[in-house]
Amino acid sequence: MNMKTLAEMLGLSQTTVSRALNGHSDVAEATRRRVEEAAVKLGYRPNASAQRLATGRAGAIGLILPANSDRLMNPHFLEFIAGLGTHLIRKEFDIVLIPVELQDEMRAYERIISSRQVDALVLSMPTLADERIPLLTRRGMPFILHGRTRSNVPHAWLDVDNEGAFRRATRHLLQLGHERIALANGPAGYTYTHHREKGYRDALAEYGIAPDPALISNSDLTDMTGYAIADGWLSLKAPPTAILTSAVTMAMGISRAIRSRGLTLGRDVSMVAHDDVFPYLNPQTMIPSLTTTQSSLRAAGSRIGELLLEMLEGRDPGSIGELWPVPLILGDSTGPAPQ
Amino acid sequence: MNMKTLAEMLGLSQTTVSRALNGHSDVAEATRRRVEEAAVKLGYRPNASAQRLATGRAGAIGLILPANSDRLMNPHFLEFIAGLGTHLIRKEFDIVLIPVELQDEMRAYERIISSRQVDALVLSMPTLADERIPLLTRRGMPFILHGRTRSNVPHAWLDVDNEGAFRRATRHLLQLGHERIALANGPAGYTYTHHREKGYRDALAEYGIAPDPALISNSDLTDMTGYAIADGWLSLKAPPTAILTSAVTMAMGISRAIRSRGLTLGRDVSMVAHDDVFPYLNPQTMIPSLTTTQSSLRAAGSRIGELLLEMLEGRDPGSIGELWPVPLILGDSTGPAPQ
DNA sequence: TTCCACATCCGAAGCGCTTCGGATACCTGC
DNA sequence: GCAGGTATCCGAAGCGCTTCGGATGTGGAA
Repeated sequence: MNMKTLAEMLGLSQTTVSRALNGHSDVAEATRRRVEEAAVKLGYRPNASAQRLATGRAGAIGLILPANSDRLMNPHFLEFIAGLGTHLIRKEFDIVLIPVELQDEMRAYERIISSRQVDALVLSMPTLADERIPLLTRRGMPFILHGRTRSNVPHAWLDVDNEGAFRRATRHLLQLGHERIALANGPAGYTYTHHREKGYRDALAEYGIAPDPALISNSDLTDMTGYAIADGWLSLKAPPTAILTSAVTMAMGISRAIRSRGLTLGRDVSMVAHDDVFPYLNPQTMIPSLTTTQSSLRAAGSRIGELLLEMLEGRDPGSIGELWPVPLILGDSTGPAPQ
Repeated sequence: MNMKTLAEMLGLSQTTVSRALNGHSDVAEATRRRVEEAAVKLGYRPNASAQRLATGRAGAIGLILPANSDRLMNPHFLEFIAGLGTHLIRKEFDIVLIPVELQDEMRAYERIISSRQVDALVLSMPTLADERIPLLTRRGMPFILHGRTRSNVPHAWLDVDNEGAFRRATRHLLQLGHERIALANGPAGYTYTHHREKGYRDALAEYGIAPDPALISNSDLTDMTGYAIADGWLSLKAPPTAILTSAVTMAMGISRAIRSRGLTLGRDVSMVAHDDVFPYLNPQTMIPSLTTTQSSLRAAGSRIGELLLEMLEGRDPGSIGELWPVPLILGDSTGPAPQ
């Protein structure tokens, strides 16, 4: 069943049927109703590809995946996608997952732009000097950045206040009397990693404490690396009395390392973790409950979906920029520094 | 840059360019190379919508999401999608996520079929008498079922041996001397839930034990419900000495309930959990390590992606049917029944 | 030399939709 | 009774690609 035969059955032109279905004003109300009813009854649905070809709109937004296939689908990414879906999917927008090899990243972007496969892109994990922003801007491909970068080109972005969050978390530990505070951060190079380290350093500086490079690590945010790193720190002559970490998954490994040395989390060692709010990992119900800096990846994804739709309806990307505050939620994993 | 101008620049017809790019045999090797080089140099990429319209192939496979928006994207689903992605994405197949309201589910399927938005569907969470199978078969929409159903229509499917897994797990507990064994299963109505309960009942029957309805629960597979259910069981006059559960997330809640009553997992209460293998939740590293029946959702998704591609290349769906064995992996969460 | 198979290329029709630029009929007000 | 406005409808030309059914030229067999 295509539009042509539908039109024939109704004794109308294809033009009229098309305009009726798309809600144009130059078709009589009675006709529109007749067309709509027939469409429902006969199970007519426009062919998506034809519609896209004719309108030039792809009806899809793209999400670039760093295609290092192992980490291709890590829980953080998936959680973000889940959020993105909530709005887009209702507007019949597809989400196209586009894997990109890191070596020829820029070429991949060129390809995506010229295939017109998507109407807009979501960029994740920006670096401080991200070269994708000028490229996409120059080529006129709409996009929204999840995170921030140093760039003078106006563009749409949404980020959480990582710097403020880690500053506050570090201060909290300092106020409890901790002086050797370690930071288990994400991979180096990304803006969020940089911001978190900056917040941490700033707070230390306020208290006149020089950061110890041995207590700062950059790695993947997994349980396993969390264990390994914490185990290393706890075997130092002067082990840290508190640990700051960038992910709850990592916190699980860290707390295992603490326990396996016969130490108690929240008494012998304190910990604050950044919580991206996974529905299946609730740090509040862990034992002991975790002190966290909390920001929902899913909520960010959802909002980005909304903003994307606004952009495609004409909103100026330069007017879009949101910095979300990150609350510090106290749990039992932080306590006074041991004497 | 479209194919027409590319052809003009090369002094060739559009036909030849198309056939060169698509690897047809009736174009000279030298010409093909010339075309390919020009395409790369000029950054030409075929327009996806046009290609789809012309070929009638959507280049996408659909995944129906039960659109109860809260659980729309639960970790099990996401993990499955991650697997599905690994193969499809390399073949330039999009994954289109299609949310469906439960009340008018069948209508939604009709819509998807007639819009020709996808080349094939993946069906999840089948019930025993799943009406989607006859519908899709009748309408000629290719699909593959993740799970099983009672149906005499030949169709493609892939499932894990839930029944065997739970039979073996229950036997293991029985051999350790447990007699009051509880089952925290998934929502009623689904085939996998049914199979798991059947395996459990069969093993009990082998040992001449009548199942106690009070010790069988059906619910969502979350941490929170796990806690609530286990807490209820442990407050019975005759509490179970062992618990079987359908998910690691649930096991986390259950083990919290056990601990919060001052009991020890693996000594006072034993537990076996079904592990869908989330990369961020490793039951082997939990304390104590969990005894699990293990099957990777991601691996299943990945294989289904492969099979889907084979089907679209002509393989008979009736010839596709895989039942995966599920190993029982011993950990420290199961021990002899207390006297 | 003639015929035919083979390799290589091309014209034009179509995939199913949208939309520009009218066409038609009817209704105002003068 | 007529010009101009308004409400409805339609023909036909695309959108960018694939593919059917030839057309052309070459070399070897007869």
